[in-house]
Amino acid sequence: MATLLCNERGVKLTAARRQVLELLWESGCPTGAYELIETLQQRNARPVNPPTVYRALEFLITQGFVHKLESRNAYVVCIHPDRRHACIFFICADCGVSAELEDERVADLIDEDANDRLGFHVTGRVVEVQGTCRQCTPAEP
Amino acid sequence: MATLLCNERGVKLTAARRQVLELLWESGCPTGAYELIETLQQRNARPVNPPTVYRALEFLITQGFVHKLESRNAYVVCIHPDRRHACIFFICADCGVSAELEDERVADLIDEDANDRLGFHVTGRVVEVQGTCRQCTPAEP
DNA sequence: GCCGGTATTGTTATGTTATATCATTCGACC
DNA sequence: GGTCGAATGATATAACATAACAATACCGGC
Repeated sequence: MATLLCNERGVKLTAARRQVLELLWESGCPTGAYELIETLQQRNARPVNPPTVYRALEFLITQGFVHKLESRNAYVVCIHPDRRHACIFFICADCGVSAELEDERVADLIDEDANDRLGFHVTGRVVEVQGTCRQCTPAEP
Repeated sequence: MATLLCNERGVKLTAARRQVLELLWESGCPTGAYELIETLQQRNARPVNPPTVYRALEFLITQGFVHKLESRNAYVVCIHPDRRHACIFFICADCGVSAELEDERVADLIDEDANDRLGFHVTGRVVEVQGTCRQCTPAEP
C-alpha cells in the first residue's frame, strides 16, 4: 500500500522508513519517538539513534502516512494516506488509543473564521480532542 | 482582573504566578517556558529554575488565564479568562503572533462527531491553525 | 563496469522542553 | 506561638528533538 504510493510518487520507502511505519501499524496507538527507537533497537541488534527515527517520521509525515499528535508528542499511522484530508483526532486519556475522523465541515468553519474574521491564510490545522473512548467511558445509567 | 478572579475563586495569585502572567501579557506572543525563565531571571537577580515557571504556568492554565499552544510548546494569555469557552488559535508562522477566536459551532461539530460517530466523551479540545496573519500575507492581486 | 552526483543513513554531540523529588519557607488558623 | 497545608527553592534527570558532518548506497550517463 505505502509501497505502491511511494512508487507512484517517485519516492523511496527504504528499510528504515518501512520499519518505522510497520511499528506504528503494529502498535495501533500513538507512539512516542523514543519508544520507536527502543523497539527498533531490539529488532535490529544494531544501535538506532534518534535521527534515524526522526528522519523516517519526517518522511512518513510528508508523504501523509503518519500524523503527529501535537498534544501528545506521539506519532500514529494515517488511516487514509492516499488523499489529502482534514482530520480530527480523538485521543482517549484512559487507554491511549486515537481515532481519526474526517470532517470537512470543521475545516470549512475554521477556514471561514480565518478568512472572514481575521484575514488569516490557513496552511494547516491541528484538531485534537481529549476525552475517553467508548470502551473506557462508563455507560450512562 | 486576574487578581479579582482569584479572590472570587479562593485561590492565590502569588508573586511568581503574577510575574509569569505579566510577562506573557507584555510579550503579546506565544512564549516558550525557557524564555520566560530567562526573562524572570534577569528581573529577579535570583536564579529561577524550570519548576518555578512550570508550576506557575500550570496554575495559570488551570485558572484559565493562560493557554498552552500544543503545536508550538508555547504559552499565551487568554483573552477572556472569566468564562469557559471553546477557542481556536490562529498562529502566524511568519511573525509568531497568535489570535484567539471563539467559535461554538466548531466545538459543537466536534462534540457531535464524538457522540454520534464514536461514542467518545469529550473533555477538552485543541484547535490550532497554522498559517500567516493578515499583516504577513501579501495582498491578493 | 565505472564514474560522479544525489539521496540516504550513521554517528556524535547537543539543544530544547518538562518533570520528579525532597527540603524549606510562607501563611492562615487555632 | 504551634500546627498544618500550600507554595516555593533547589538539584537532578527525564523526555523530546535537531545540528553537523562523515560514510555509504543508489542511479543515471558514459
